Amino acid sequence: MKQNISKAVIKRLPRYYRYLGELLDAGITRISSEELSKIMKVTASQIRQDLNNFGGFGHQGYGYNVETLKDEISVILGLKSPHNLIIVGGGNLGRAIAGYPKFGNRGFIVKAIFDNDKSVIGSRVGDIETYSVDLLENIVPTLDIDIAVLTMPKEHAAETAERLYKLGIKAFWNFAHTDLQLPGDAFCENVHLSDSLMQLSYRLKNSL
Amino acid sequence: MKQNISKAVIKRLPRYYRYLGELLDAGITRISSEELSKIMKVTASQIRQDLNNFGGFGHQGYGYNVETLKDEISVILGLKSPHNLIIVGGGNLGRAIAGYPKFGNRGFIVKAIFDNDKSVIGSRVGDIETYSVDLLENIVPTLDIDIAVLTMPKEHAAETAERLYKLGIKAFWNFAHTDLQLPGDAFCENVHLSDSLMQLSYRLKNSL
DNA sequence: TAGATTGTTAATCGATTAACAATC
DNA sequence: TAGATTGTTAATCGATTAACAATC
Repeated sequence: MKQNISKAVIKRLPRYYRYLGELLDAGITRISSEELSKIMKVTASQIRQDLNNFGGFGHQGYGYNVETLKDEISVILGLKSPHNLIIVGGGNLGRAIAGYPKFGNRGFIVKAIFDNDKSVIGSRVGDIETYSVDLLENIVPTLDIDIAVLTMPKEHAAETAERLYKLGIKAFWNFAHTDLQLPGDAFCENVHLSDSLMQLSYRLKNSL
Repeated sequence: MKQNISKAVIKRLPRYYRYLGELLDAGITRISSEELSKIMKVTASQIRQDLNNFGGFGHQGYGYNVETLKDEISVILGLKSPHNLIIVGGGNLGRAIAGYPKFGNRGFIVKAIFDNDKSVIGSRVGDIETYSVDLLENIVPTLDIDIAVLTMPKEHAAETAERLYKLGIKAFWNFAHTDLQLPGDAFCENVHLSDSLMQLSYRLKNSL
């Protein structure tokens, strides 16, 4: 397996995973890069190039076994073992994520929600409890947390990320509208919803 | 203004807009591409190239006026006039978006929520009402809607998008976990949350 | 004016696509 | 075997960075 897989390739992997799941559900057991390229509207060349960053999963003259390929991609994406998450920011968005059943199915387990608002502390989403953010240092070390979901207002994001980093959390899923500066061994996936909405606005304006 | 602005450039515009807003709040009135590049961790060259797709907003020997530049970008992004949205899918995510005050401040006005679940029909988020999705054809034409936010389960996304397209909606903000096939004059910005989470999982796995 | 900094052209880098020998 | 399709190298395309003349 090559080093330095480009970010563009990683970004496409979940999409392959999704389409392969749909093919599998539809009872399709094998597929060529050519057929898949038509369904996914990318080039067959790109599919083969992307996959061969990780190994030769195909068979000449046959194509790819759908189930095997999906499984290989799930290994690559680290979906084989579960991940424990906490959500910091118990507002609407945080609670929406906490209550999203699909994540649980894929092995992303929300262990706790934290907030600083007394009106939500103590409430639950399903069986996930909401704690005071003051208790981060007490509770997080007991939960074996991999990933912190940041859904608090941007003003608190940097400080909270730093506290969580000190508790050993290296992976941040950041919904706060700010770019975090993290130490070199930590990393962050940003979901800036308003950036996405503005891109849509741009396209709307320029489509007339 | 050039034609065919690349998608990579458009994607960066909201980030420029955000940083310029922060600079303005901090009382900074002018900035050079060099200074901005240090703050944003991109190259000065890229900033100048990006902006010059839309016009010469800078002044030699001076740099850029922060307020003017922010304003120009808001024009480019189409943020000067308000946009009316509907949300189809009144679950946690849809209600989180409906209740997010920042969008309203930027001129994105949620006019109505639609759902097919009787237990949420009739409820409100702030003063936004939730209607039966059966009433789309009756209500949407009365609201001058620009953008439809799709937060329903993926099974209903394609059919709903088609109904909305027939009602004249061309812009879709899609949170459903599927890729929509839309007519050529319609377009869609996807927010696939689980794709983003899987990328984080990949990085976690490969960071050890 | 002299210094600073843009706008823009040219050079480089990286990602995508095409082509085809290898091989199932 | 013959046909199909991969894995991989080479060619192309597009995006980023560097350089510098123009000019405020």
